[in-house]
Amino acid sequence: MKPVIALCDANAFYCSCEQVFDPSLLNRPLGVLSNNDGCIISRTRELKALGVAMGTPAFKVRHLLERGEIALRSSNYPLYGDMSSRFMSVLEQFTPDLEVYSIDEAFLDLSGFPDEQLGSIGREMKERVYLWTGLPIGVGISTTRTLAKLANYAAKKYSATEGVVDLTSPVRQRRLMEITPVGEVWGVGRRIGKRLEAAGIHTAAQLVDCQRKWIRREFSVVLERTVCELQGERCIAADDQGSDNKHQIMCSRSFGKRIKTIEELHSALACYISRACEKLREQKQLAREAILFIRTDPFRQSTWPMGGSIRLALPEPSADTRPWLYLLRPALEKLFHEGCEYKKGGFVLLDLSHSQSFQGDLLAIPPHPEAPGKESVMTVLDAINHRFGRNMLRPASVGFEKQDWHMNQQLLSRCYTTRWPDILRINT
DNA sequence: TCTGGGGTCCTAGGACCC
DNA sequence: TCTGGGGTCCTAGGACCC
Repeated sequence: MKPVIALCDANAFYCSCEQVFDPSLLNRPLGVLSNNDGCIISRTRELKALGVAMGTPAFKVRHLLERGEIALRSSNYPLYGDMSSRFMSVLEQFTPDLEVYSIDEAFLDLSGFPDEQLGSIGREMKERVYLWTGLPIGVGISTTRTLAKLANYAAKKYSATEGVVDLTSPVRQRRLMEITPVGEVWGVGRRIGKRLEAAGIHTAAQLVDCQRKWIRREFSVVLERTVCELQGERCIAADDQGSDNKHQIMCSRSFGKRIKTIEELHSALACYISRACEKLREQKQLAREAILFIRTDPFRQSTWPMGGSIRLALPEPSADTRPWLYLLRPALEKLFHEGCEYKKGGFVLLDLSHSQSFQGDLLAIPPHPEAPGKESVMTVLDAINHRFGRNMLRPASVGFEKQDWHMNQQLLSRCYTTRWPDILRINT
């Protein structure tokens, strides 16, 4: 049976979510900002048309905002996360074999459907998602993930496709590759793109014609796999079922203002440690090592960028927040330099293992409190926070809610779907 | 004044072992 | 005095993705 894969993704996902609940934003140049209202990470077609690039710092478009020519929103992840799960549950009606690849896209296995139906299935997906969630999406269908990505690119780029492209036919694949710049291929980033251009490879068609051995020698096995995929051979497999556990868990943020004291740093990083460990427990994993880092503002010319990281380790794997908090203060005392203004910090958990395969210290007396079968303080803390809201209960070192190292979010929309007071009222 | 956050995979090179 | 080949594990750094 010929394998068939569809890639469905939402157009300008964060912007579309904002537009669903605020129709005054429809057909307008709209951008959604990164954390801390730093730069633009999602743009509507109208904003792109004004020449505003992805990643443009917010201050560079402030004049357009003030003149009312564009609209901006802070990123509202509770809203986007909820809209994402609605989107995915509509897609699940078409096949149970669905891999959520990111917040706004999913790969679907459509193997077994007759070729002539693929286009109409794609159109039905698009219509149903729009009808049920209000999100506009694009659908690309082909035989490998890289080709499905390419089909999806065409669905977005060429309006005549009406957002759905069936790229299972080799003839159509070839025609599209001939007019697609090599940098648009999934897996070819900026660096590799430049090197390919320098070697005279400008289109996807020229890339697919390359000798695999040559690609491997001159570039890497990673790019070789991309070429195989373009040639119709599946090399990038679906993630194994149940192995969606991460290999590292990170929590890092830019601070709302520059931090000069070790006390403020301590409070901010305690918050990140707390969040990272929560994520760890959600995944039912344990960690034995971690990295803590702080950094000054790399964009300030007047001071040399400063910072540092330190590796921390526990005697045995744990999902408890507290041991890391004990290590925080001494670690910060090593990293912190008086007189530096810190702009960002973070905490990364490494060396993760599954909590079911926990191996305690044979000689430890008494037994480890996190050993299987023990109800820990952390379980209770998570349960209370789950019921009453994040950070309702938190380590004292995190401090109180309103501290000015927290993110700037001046243009935040409401949590229309996840907070009772924010739900829209319709007056008739 | 103002420039995101969270991941993955691969490779090269060093240390060490037999 | 001369000197090999094969392997593992770890880490840092580079590249990519959304």
